[in-house]
Amino acid sequence: MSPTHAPVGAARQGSLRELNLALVLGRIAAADRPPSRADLATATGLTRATVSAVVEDLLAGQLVSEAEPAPRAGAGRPARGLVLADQGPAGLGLEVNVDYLTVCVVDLAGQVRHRTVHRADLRPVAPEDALARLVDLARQARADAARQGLTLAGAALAVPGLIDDSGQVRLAPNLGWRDVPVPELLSAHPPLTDRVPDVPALVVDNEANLAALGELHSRPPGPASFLHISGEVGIGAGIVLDGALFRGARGWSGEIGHLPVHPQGRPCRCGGRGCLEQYAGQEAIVAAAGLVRAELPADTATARLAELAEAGEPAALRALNDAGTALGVAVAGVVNLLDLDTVVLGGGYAPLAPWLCPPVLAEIKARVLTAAWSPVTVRPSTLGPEAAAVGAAGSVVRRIVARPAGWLNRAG
Amino acid sequence: MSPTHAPVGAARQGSLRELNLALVLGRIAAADRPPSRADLATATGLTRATVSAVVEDLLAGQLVSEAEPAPRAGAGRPARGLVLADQGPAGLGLEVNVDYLTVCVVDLAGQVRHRTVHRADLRPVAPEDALARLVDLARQARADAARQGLTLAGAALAVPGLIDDSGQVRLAPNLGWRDVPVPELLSAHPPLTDRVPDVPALVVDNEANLAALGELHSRPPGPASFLHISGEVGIGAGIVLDGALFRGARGWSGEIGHLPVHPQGRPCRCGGRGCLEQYAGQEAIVAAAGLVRAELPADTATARLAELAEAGEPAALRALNDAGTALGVAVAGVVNLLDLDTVVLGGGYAPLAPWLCPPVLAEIKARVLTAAWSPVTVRPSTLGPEAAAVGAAGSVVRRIVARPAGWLNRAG
DNA sequence: AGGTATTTGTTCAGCGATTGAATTATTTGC
DNA sequence: GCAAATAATTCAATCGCTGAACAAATACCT
Repeated sequence: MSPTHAPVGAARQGSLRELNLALVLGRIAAADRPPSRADLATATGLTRATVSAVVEDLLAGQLVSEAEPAPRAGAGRPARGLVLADQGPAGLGLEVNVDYLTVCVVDLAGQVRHRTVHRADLRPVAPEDALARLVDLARQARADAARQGLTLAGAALAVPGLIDDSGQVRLAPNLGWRDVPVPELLSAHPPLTDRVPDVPALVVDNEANLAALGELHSRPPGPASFLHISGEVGIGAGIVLDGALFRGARGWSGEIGHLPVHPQGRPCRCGGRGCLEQYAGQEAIVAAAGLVRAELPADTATARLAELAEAGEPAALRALNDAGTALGVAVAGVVNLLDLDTVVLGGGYAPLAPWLCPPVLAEIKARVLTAAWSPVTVRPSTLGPEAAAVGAAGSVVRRIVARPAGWLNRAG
Repeated sequence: MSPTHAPVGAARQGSLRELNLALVLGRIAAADRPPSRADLATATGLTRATVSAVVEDLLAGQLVSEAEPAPRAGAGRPARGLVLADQGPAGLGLEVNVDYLTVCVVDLAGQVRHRTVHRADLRPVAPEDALARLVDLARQARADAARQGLTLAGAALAVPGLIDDSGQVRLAPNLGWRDVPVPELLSAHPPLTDRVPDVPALVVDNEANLAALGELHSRPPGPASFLHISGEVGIGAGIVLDGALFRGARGWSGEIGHLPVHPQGRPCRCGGRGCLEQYAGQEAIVAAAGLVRAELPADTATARLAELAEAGEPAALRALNDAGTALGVAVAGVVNLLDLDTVVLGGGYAPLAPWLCPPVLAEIKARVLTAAWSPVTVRPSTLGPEAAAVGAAGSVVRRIVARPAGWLNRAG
């Protein structure tokens, strides 16, 4: 879990510089062309003198570098464009999932500079062994990052389950984990990242949350508020509000899989009845399509479904349509409640989006009061299956961009 | 609608003072005993010198005043306690509802210093006439406030309907309003409040949202995140996350009344089927209890229901239990999605809470995955029926507390 | 009663960061 | 080759916080 925005504290002299460092760096990160110092001055309202001073700090700290000036028409001294540095701090993203481990490194600009996927069925593997393998991959990633001039400033780990404030995995049903003290187990190994003030060494978070963050920071930038749905065996949602992930009182938000869509319907392992998961979960779709899931590795089930649907197989089409309708009922409720205008289908849903989107949209049209005034977009995720790991790594670098003072003031 | 938190901009010299004014004033507002300057210094991390300077500004601006020192054991110069001023700025709260108009004035400390309720059936009244009556009441309120040394710094109007960014009422079904340009109609009258920088002259917002804000700022302070449900003819929810109202992309969040609880159930006027409103709306409960709503003024229907339930009337008890179950299905979904730990039943639900809470809690227990680890509280609102107007006025003064520089820098 | 310890609040020199104007740097257009 | 234009830097002035010394007001002790 991660703290929210700037913790409000005493504003001292140095706070000014901290704020302006973040302001200027944020502008550089958000710009679609390398801005000059003068551009930044007009954009931020600071004077050019201040911007120069701030940029000098950022350059010295390897957070930005000067790029070739964009050719400009007209007279005048040419501007020197500023871009996020491709050396300096980077984020380490980790993911443990049912049938793979992923490690990746993302730089300040959001580029994936290293990626490893290790395919294996992790269910029979003990948590500490799975984490040990992950540490191995991470160590290689760190070495590769160092070769590229990158320093790992922090790490985030995505797990498909419920994580509490301390980073302990309370329950990851599909992985078979229960009460796994991940930070403790990882601290038995030598540290994976350098110590940077204001950047936690390790954040453990829900896979759906981090995938949503990945989507949020993907290029081109999308809306600041949306619902990202990860349809795997369970169905998780990441809720992004005003450019920030909403985690709920204890970090357990997004349990969309247990929204009731048929209140007196099939019993669910959660104890309720008629939960969405029973109608739009991967197992439910596969079963409805007449496939035998046991015969398929988990990661090919959706691919197979997409093939069948592509071929026009009636059972598959019906199964997807029914799942989409159930999903639409739940999503309509969420949209009514939160007034979101964008829904992203991610994880296992992404490749099935062509068949899921229409029934989802139909339910939204029918059930959302305000849809008449402003339409709701439903689209597949642009990131691949490793969205969660990329989002995890991205969350680290976003934190540095949001609060560069910590990195700049680090020892050394 | 209102802007979100502190708009991130250039941090200039004066920003420091603005931040510290807000920091210190916020501490004074949040303290349960009048703090001394020295208390504030240790609490905020500022030096006593700075706190003194900041407090001097606040005193000069009539935002705080010195109270009798709390008797303290031990040696030392006695402290002078600081409290929010009972003179100075105040907020004007307005509400238009189906069968009444309300106007109230709330001071910085959150005390209601003036309140008028004008009972009348507003449905047959044209919007401009209803607003004209409201302006009349507001003018009296302003005069009364002035007599008490209060200056109205801004106003907020609660309307049971959908309001867009510009303050226009797009649709208020129970009032019969559609596309009513409230700010424009009100600007035809002389201004109701003084002009204060950073405080909008008039905010128009949904009644459920403002009632939730009222609950948020009621004493004693409750949790920072909760769901406030206003059960009137329609069912609206105010979502408070981390001490801030969540309004959604266009300010239309909280339409909980149209969450599906029986997806193939009764058709609803929204076009969907099986919406919560059809099972737990006031009309549905009254009908299920065997009462004829037409014979009852709207504001006595719930009172009558409570009487019958109190007397043990089986039809009333059954109706309330069924409504509570439907409400529980919807609330369980919301709690799963947002991971909230508190649900407040407000509006017409408050007096019925003794009969509604048990079935709501039962559904939550059955359906919320995480309820086993940490229980969810369901309780009635502590505010009376005018919660929305009080919340509206409170939102004005909270804004001044959060951003005192605007008030201090006002002309004059 | 008087002195001392203790806590509160204020005063003031010092300092860091921003400002605004002047200055330097570098290019285009005539 | 020179003027105009735009970019970036330099520097005195100013604003607001800090830290320490100081003044104020009370309780406790003898």
